[in-house]
Amino acid sequence: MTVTIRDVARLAGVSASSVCRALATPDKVRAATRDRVQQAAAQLGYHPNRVARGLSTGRTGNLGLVVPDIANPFFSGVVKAVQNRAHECDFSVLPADTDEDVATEIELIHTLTKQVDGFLLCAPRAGDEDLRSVSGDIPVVMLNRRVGRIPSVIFDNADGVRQVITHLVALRHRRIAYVAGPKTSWVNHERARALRTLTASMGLELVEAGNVSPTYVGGVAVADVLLAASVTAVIAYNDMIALGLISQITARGVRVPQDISVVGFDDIPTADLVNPPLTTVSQPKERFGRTAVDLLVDVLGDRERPGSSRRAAPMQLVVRKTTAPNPKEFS
Amino acid sequence: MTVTIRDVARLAGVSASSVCRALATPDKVRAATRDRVQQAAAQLGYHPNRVARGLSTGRTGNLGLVVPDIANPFFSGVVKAVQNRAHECDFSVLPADTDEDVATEIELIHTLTKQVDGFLLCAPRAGDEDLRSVSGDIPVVMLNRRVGRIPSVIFDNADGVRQVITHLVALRHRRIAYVAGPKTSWVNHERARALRTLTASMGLELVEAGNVSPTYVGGVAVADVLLAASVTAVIAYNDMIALGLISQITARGVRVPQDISVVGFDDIPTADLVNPPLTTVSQPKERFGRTAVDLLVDVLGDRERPGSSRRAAPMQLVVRKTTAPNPKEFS
DNA sequence: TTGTAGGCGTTATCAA
DNA sequence: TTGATAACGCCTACAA
Repeated sequence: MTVTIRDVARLAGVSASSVCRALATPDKVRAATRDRVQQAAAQLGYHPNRVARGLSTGRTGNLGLVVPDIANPFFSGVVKAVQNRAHECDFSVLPADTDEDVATEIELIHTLTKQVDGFLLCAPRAGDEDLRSVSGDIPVVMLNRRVGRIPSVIFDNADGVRQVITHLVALRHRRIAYVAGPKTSWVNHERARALRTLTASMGLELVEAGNVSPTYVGGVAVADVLLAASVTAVIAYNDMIALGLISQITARGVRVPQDISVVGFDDIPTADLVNPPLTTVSQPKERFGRTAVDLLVDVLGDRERPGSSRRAAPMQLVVRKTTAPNPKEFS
Repeated sequence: MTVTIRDVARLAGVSASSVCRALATPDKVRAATRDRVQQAAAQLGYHPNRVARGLSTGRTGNLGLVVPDIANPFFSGVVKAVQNRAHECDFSVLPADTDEDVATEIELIHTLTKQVDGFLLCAPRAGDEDLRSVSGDIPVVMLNRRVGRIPSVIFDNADGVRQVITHLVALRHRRIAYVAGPKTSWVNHERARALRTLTASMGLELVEAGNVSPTYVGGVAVADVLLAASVTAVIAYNDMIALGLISQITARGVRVPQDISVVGFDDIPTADLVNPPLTTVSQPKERFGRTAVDLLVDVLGDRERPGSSRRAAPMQLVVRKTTAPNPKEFS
């Protein structure tokens, strides 16, 4: 049925171990043997069974990547970036979608644990304890979140918030709302905190609304609250909320961005095309993903000869594009 | 380090095989033993090693899902649907993104082959021969494409095209363009063929443009050709092309949809929000994904007792929503 | 009902 | 340089 190392061995007239060597370490075997083996392997269409190899070596060549929602353009972008980089490092990526659910998050990690060498975790919801526990069993790199001493790659949310505020202030906004995303989201906390600190220090008024679900519907739901708060600008936890918001605000007869400006984090490919215009704040997913992979690969390497420990360089959050009344390009 | 079946056996004071039974077939073991084992397992936090199990049983409990672009909303929708259904059938899903590249497609399939029980393949580009070969090694279900006698789940493209044309004709369009997607796309061929047949039989004029890449840029690139063709309606291979098209057409001072109607297949979550309006044709991804999983699971089951062979019921393509001048809801 | 033994495909160790 | 042999963790006859 399926061709094994022994089939190749038989055809090449050598032992299984020689086949193994001829394929893995061609220089540790006589040239003639190597050729015979390689030809036999090719002829039979032999592919080493990675599962069996994993059992024997303890290394699978796979990286697990856990994201809350693979249909969210931000995360699918991360998946792409991770795959590209992982491939360059000779790793395969097994992406897993937790559907924003903590329970499946943990479950998925367990079923995947023995099939990967390490995890890249976008787990904004899971409890610190769970994550620490996972990190004890298997190498883990956290994305966009800090938990204890677990290696992580994060955006510089404070700086991103600063850029947004600078932008809005330049447009003469003084009373600004923040629509909070999921209460348990780490990034949400960071952004809210940064906003509070910054607006306070600049003498701006900050109105906090939410928490709402990070969806179009969430944005629709919070619109009336915002209109009643008489702010001139709104910063939304993400683009989807911002879109719902704009839709509902407009339906109420309020003009965007003349009467009220809307800014959303993350980026949906077509968000720019929306009318009325949405100011989008985007994160450099490509570099984000690459860095995360590099860090995890480092950690895996260090495991061989333990002792060293690394820390990720924090990343810039970049306001990439704006369609606000007074367009301005940040980077 | 990692807790194995033997650790549990020791703690429970039984043999490894009893642990195995107590966990897999609790009824084939004495109640007392079962309890002792289960408690020991819980206490140690034992999780069976799926890799080892796979080696022994030949079944991994994983389904491979290959898609050309996980960032494309159509495919991420399929991934979601597949995961939901697979989970109900006690399977995990390993999604793989081929980046629209035939070579990685094949490569990915090989590295995944021993880690899954079967494949769900969205491989619009790969050659028939490659796919047949894969299908010989391991159970395969093709999505949105027919290759020989490989089980497959497809949309009824002809019917979908009929709905679109009916819609446009009701709006008095007589001269209609089709913007073809990738030349090697099976679905593209099907749609073009259906369009030719149908328009001919209805006495409509069909202008074919393209092929273009299935992206925003592809749409921009083809706009001038269409304007020169003096059609009143355009059907695009997908939403991304349609968006680029609208953008460029509008930039040329032509109004959408007053001067020209644009229809796009697939659906991007925010496509409805675009202005000028885009008529979207959406496919029922949820049911699509579910059906594919069911079919593959069937095939896997039949493998045990081979002999039977199944065929997927073709699926309806549904025009779900339109923002055209004379809105009309199909379903 | 339970335990023992063998095997799944590979790699690593150790002799030869 | 090569070939037995053991081990990875689990499952399943088969025997007790």
